[in-house]
Amino acid sequence: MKALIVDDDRTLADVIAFTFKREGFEVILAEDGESAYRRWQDENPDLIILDVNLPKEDGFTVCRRIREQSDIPIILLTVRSDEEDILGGFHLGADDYITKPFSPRQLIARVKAVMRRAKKKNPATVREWRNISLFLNRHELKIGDYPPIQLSGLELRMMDCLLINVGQIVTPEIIIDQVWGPNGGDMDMVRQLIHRLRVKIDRKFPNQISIDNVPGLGYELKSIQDND
Amino acid sequence: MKALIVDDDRTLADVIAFTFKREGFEVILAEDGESAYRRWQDENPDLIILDVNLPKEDGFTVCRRIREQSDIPIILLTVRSDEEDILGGFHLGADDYITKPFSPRQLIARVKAVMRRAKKKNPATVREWRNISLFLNRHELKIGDYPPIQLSGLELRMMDCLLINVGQIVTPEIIIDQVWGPNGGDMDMVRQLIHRLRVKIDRKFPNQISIDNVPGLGYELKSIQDND
DNA sequence: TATGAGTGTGATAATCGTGTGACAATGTGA
DNA sequence: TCACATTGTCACACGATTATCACACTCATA
Repeated sequence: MKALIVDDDRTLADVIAFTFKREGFEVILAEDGESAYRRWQDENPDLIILDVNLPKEDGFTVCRRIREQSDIPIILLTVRSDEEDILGGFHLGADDYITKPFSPRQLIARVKAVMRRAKKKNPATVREWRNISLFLNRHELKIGDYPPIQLSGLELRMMDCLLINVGQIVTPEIIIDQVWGPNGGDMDMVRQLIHRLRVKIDRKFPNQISIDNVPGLGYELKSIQDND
Repeated sequence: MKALIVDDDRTLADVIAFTFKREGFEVILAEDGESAYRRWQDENPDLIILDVNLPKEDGFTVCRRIREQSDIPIILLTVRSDEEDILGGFHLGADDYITKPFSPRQLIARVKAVMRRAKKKNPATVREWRNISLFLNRHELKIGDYPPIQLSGLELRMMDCLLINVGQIVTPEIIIDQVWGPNGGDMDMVRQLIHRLRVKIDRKFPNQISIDNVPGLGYELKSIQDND
């Protein structure tokens, strides 16, 4: 793991570098906006700690320029807690900010949180089809402009399974495999789960979507407007 | 303007005192931790220059004790090698640090910067979201126009954690990591801490914010006005 | 009409996650 | 030392989730 630390206060930069090294990071340093940009291109780090007040080119500009080309996690350091600055920073794509002064614990905690979030960004966290959105990370199903409803773990996976295979008939075998795993689950449970889903969804979203049964084959998710 | 200078190196203290007097400060001197604390209480200075290595009670302890009762700007003097010390100092609430050796010009520059910041009502250590303000240095939580309430160390970090990740669900793992550190903490403690926070907050601020549980996932901080 | 496989639905039990209170251990200041 | 706040540990209740069972219904077919 490589971290690029950008701060013109040499002592503070050293301190941060020390903390990062202790956590097992490889550290690259830069002291102004321009060199920060160059170092980023050359070294391809996994994380950037970026002071806002920098010579030559300020942190916001650097943040924006880098963000235009990469999803790398960026944490801003700022002395001002003016909400505008912080919000501005977020708007420019920063993943988090820390106001000086801060403790090593804080810094590391933020870094970990940001890295964790970044890692989880890759696998899709929301599955969409027509006006249906399934938020996998918060177990929520949202249809149109209706309020989202909470799904349990199994319900979520069932819904996901139906959405992935939308437009085709999903056999009980596939459902069991995707919801319960290789050697768990049962036709009875599938029926129950389907039933609970139907109740939950129809109660909240009357006449929006339906889970149809095809006798002898399996189930299929449909949008009510469907005429096919 | 009164400055309290705490250093057991008499020569250095005199040099600093001279520099401050030239800038129009009234100067008070102390040579060890205990007398520093007493002088602070008696004289009520506007700024403290505090050496870390002191007889009787070290600078960190003095810093923490004073910080518990006041927002007065504190600048720490450390030797360059103690990188841990610097961050530790920040953690204890110091506003800035200077590494020895330093020039009078440096010192004055830092002092001015710190005073400027202090005038902006101590902006460095407040986390805000909507009508919620968390004062990290005094362990206070303030919501809307209600009076602030005191939080313990763990409560503060938990609240901080929830605020940092506001809008997302925070898993117990993240909470444990941020509140207790890498290898401490327990699901039971998380539940307890959440419970204590809820009791404390709901008793003082009925119907303002809530800490919601999402079964199987974690917790999420919400403002009551939320309708999402 | 009777039969039986496939399916929908409700009731119920087992399990798990969570909230809450009580209390012990620990730290801190008087 | 004591009193007090903070923190850790445990036990238990309660509700949500999940598994299991019973039974009714549909519909093709004999």
